[in-house]
Amino acid sequence: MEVGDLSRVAQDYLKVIWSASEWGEPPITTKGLAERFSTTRANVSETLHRLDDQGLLIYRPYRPALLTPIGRRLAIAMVRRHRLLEAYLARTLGYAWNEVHDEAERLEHAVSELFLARIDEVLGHPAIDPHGDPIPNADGSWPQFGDTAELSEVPPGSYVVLRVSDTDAEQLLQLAEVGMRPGVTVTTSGKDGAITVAGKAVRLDPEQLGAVRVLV
Amino acid sequence: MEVGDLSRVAQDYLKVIWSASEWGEPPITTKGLAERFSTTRANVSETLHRLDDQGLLIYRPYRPALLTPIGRRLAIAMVRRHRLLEAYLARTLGYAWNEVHDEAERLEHAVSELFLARIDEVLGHPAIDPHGDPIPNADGSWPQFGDTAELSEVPPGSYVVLRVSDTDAEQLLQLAEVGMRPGVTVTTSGKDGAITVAGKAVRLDPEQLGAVRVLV
DNA sequence: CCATACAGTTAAGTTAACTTAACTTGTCGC
DNA sequence: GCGACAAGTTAAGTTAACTTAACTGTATGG
Repeated sequence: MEVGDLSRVAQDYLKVIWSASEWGEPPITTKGLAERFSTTRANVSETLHRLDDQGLLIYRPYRPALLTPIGRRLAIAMVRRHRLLEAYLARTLGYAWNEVHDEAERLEHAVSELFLARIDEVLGHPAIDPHGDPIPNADGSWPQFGDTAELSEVPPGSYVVLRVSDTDAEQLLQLAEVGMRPGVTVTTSGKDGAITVAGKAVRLDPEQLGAVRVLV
Repeated sequence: MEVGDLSRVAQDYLKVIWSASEWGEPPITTKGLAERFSTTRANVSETLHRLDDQGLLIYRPYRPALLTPIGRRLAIAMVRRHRLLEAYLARTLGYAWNEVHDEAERLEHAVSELFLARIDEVLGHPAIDPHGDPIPNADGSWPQFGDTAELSEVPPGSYVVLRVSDTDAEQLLQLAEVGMRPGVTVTTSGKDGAITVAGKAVRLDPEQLGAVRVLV
């Protein structure tokens, strides 16, 4: 089974369910999926039943959905598509850091494996996307990095930003405006969200701090 | 109304119905659409009713479908998408002449207007795609060329190839193999499909000759 | 001018995906 | 330990898109 055999909706669900737990968070809820896809909880519930029937995940009412090995493999293939496309859009078509996500969400359902192979080659097999998220290899394996932690839970000190979450476009734009992007150095004071980003003093709320992962 | 508001199926129908008459051929039939989309005549019939209801075309049973002004505008927007994408794939991603069509058919439903604007700029606002088909401008107007005719209906002599039809992938590959592509010079003898392409003698059947348009 | 072949249509049924409405479950504060 | 409320589910209905089966129009050759 390949991602091309899945419906657009199935592709979206697998990617989002997998991504929700990428950094150790608890499994995404029915409500969370409904918000993510701007639909009703009822619709999510029914769709999860269908995906269970298709063997992509295990879903028992009132339990969180759990990806099967097949579901996980396909989810990671979707994540690879998304992140490779983000990298391509930023590098070759001049997309701004906060514009790549939406376009990648459109293209990830459409491009062929040939297209992916070509852009992977043009980019020189990149290991991370513009937000710092690792790009899985074609065989599902992962590039290796040091350990990371959320900026919200790290002791005061200086850190190198590795990753900025791209799930909330609004938030991403705010973070981009204060210069927060992979590679910059930030210093946390521990006091109330006051930090310096590339030398400039800024203040971030806890949610914004949680969207930034740094090397520890 | 924009192309993004249409279903994928509606986008396909408008593009194909419009394209069928691009070079003066009669309107495409129900059967023709069914073959083009690998579906049943029944399905085509029902879909045409739906598109009529949506005001995209006029459809009366046993009459050919006729695009409304709105339908035509959207059809041309889809043609622009398709051909711009073909040009982009060939020029920047090393797609072979006969590979671009299939990938463009996937992408044309997915890319945003921003994406189109960017690739149009990268390509320097091209007037033709890799098969020699004209690319409509964003406002629906057309680049100007000299008159063309099918190679099958032209008197013996030498001509410059302007366009090679891409609707049949198999045929396109055959024509590519004998060196038939936009820009080359061909000489017809009038005898039985015997012609020279860029100096080399080859023989083409009438259907193949009909797929090639030359400057007259 | 009419029988017939085939193009075209209608009808009925299916599936994925969605909605709204009504119901159930689970958990948290007291 | 229980009541209330949020989360979750089920049910019923809708729509686009598809299929198969059966029927209808139409154009053409004899």
